[in-house]
Amino acid sequence: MPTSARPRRITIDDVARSAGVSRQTVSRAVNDKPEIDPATRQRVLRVAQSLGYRPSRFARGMVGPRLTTLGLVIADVLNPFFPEVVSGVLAAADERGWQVAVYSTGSALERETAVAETVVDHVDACVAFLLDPGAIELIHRSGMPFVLLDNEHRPPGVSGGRIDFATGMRQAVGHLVERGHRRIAMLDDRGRPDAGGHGTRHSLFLGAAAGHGLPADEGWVFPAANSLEGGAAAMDDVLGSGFGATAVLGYNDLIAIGAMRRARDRGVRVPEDCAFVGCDGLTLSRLVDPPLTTLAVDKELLGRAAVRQVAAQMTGAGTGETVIVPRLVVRASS
Amino acid sequence: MPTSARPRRITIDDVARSAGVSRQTVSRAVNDKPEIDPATRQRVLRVAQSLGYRPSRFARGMVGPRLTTLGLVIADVLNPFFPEVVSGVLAAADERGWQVAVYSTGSALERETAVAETVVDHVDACVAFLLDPGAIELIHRSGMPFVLLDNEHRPPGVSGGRIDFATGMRQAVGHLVERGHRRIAMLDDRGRPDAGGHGTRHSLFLGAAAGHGLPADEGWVFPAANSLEGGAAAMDDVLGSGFGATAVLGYNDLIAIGAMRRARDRGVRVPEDCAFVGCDGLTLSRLVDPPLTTLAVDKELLGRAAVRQVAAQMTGAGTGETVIVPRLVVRASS
DNA sequence: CAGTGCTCCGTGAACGCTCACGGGAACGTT
DNA sequence: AACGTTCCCGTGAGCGTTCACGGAGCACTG
Repeated sequence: MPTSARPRRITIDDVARSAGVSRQTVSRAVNDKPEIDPATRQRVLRVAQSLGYRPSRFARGMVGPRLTTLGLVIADVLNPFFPEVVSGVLAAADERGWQVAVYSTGSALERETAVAETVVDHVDACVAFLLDPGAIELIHRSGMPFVLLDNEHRPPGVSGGRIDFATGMRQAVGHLVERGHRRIAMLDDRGRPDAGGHGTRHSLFLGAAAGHGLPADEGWVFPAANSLEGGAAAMDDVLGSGFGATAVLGYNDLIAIGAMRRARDRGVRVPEDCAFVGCDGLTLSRLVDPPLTTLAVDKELLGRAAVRQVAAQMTGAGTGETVIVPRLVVRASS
Repeated sequence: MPTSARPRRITIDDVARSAGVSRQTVSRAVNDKPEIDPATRQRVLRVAQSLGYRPSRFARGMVGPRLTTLGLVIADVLNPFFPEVVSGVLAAADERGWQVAVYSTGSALERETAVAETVVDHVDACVAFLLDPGAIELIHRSGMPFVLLDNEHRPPGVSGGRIDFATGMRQAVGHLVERGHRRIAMLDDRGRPDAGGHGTRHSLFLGAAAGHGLPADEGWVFPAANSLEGGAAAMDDVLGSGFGATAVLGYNDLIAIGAMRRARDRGVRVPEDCAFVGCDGLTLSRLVDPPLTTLAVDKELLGRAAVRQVAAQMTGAGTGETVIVPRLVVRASS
């Protein structure tokens, strides 16, 4: 029967006092240590329960072996690309007894700095999909183990994981050319600040097209928001531009699927009138109609590899880079 | 030039000593406090950086305002149902300045206890999809704020969030009956330990069918593993059973979609020969062919509501229950 | 010149817990 | 009877940080 609300935390000493024993005995009871009388243990446990005692994570962490928390920064859980990465990270972290705190920037570039600031003093290591150089620098400077994913402009000294879309684009474009296509539109993600820069899918596409003897230039690239709707809108642009595309290559599956659906809605036959190819190899791409040809990447592996690299940095190893090679999966859309 | 590797952590005192100032001054420099000379701040910061100093989260948490970490336990990130819930939880937690640690049981009942044990002493509050009574009891007994989601067998004293499938099933079955269907097969999730129990979709389906004058019994229910493949396999059972279903209702969209695809592959026309209805209203359900009729539930809201309840418990409020009513979205599959 | 204010910095204490150690009681052993 | 063991339990110290206080130095005022 408490007389009034008190905000003060209930400590191990409160329990000790109330049970008529010492701190240490309470600790023994709570932590299942052997050197304690079973009867005492029960009594102490009962008192602890009735007082609502919960040991402080922080005080525990101060003394015992510290729990490491891995921060995972993604753009958006709702983007089906990320859950698979998360799955890999979760599994690999679990194997090491780590905890994973997930942060989402909501695909908003301007939020990245804020998220980075939070991450910096709430976790021990970080795996992140980040684009803003300021945010990246912030985490890097904090000195914590850090792996940056899917970013071609990685500052020196930070580890990374990337997907070899140079090889991938060659495969994809080669496949399309083989099928007789000569005019290929690429739907680029307009949200990325590095649009068109070196190593991006955008420039890699142009390079691969040129490599196959196609007169590709910037006019072949159409910007799209990174979503189904974005792909659909971009498809309207392609169709309205008079470009005369017989094939469309999406920055990712989401954009490609959005575009493909819009095309069909507008009476375009797939793949007879226009073929579609995506990137990422989402489960989703297999389920749509027609099933989408795509550059499949092992996203779970990407996550696992990132954790592995973080672990390496913790043991003093230097920085490194993991490269994942996509695999072209040909389906009915092309 | 360090002489040898030493595992000891670099503390604020190391920095203080090395910079020739006191702890407090280092603290001021690191935390951007005003009462410090800018020149001193720079010098201290430089020393800290060169020593690789990183403040201890635990020591900080001990004294300052404590960061609260919310544990979120889900069955599987790869199941597209969960990312939307996660999204809601992340957003609501962020508004409160909380951190979210995600745990996945991998849909393995036997792992739930282990996860619960971890959760209990690594987080301050918990939102969970859990089925094993032992795991649930473990978390409940720890005394931390706790919200259990999507479980009809919630122990007294724990808050919960559930979906009103009683209403939902009435809508879904009503819709099917209206379309003239008289033999409806239900594909139940065989993975749940409460299969067929009170309040489950299974029994709710039978009740709704009876309510619409259908002679439904256990023979109308076919068990399925909770996945696309599980739905497909169950569809084989339905087709081979001679049950003569003209409509199939899935435990969720995943199962329904798997079944629908298998049916089409075997020459069944949808919806002419057989109609399909799912539950959950995944984004995916809109994308498949034909688009799936489904009982849409606001999963993001479910997550937000759960966090709200956790917050309420923290301020001393009692336990409660959130109920989310699904909405029937009719599409081309029925 | 004493008094007042401001800027910058250092010292003790406290946060809540576990570890290492030591001690008393009860029992058995020589 | 003296000693060694085992079983419980308590005491001091320390983990790394921030907060509340106090004090030194300097400039500016009356």
